[in-house]
Amino acid sequence: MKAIPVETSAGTFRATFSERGLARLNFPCADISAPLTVDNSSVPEKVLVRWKKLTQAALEDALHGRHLAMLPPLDFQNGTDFQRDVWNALRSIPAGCTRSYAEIARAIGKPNAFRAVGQACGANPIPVLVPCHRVLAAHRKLGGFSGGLDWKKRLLASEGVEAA
DNA sequence: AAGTATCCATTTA
DNA sequence: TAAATGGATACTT
Repeated sequence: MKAIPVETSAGTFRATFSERGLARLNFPCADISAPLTVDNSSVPEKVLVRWKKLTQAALEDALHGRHLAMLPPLDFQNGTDFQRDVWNALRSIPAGCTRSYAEIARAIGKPNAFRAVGQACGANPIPVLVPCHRVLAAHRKLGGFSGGLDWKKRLLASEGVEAA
């Protein structure tokens, strides 16, 4: 299976599609290609192209700080149940808004699971589209980012969010 | 500002 | 199946 390059104004992302949708997305400079074992051989090329197109559009929207109107199907099959909940909660964060790990934890019904939430965010295979960058620590502290704090700051800035 | 406590999920034995 | 480790934390001093 092969990662599909997705051209955006911020660079070329690389998307990995499974038969169910977008399974992995990494940043242009992300050297670590996910050794994700997925099979997209059953997916018609037309569909793959469509998904790529949707991914590209979504990325552009995200890079412009806009709400993601249309997303390609996201394949969270790799993640655990809990991670799925977390990522789903992350998706509900409005653009230009930031949320704390504790808030996310509360949102999934486990107020004290904020650390686990952080872990789940770190394990998020689809940055940007799943707004893990909008999640900050308490008191608007920066925290970290899998793709590098550089990207997190950039993404937040594009949404008009000023982080310390 | 720094240190400590706490808690869940994940990973490893 | 159980125990140990880690973490993009939170809270207290």
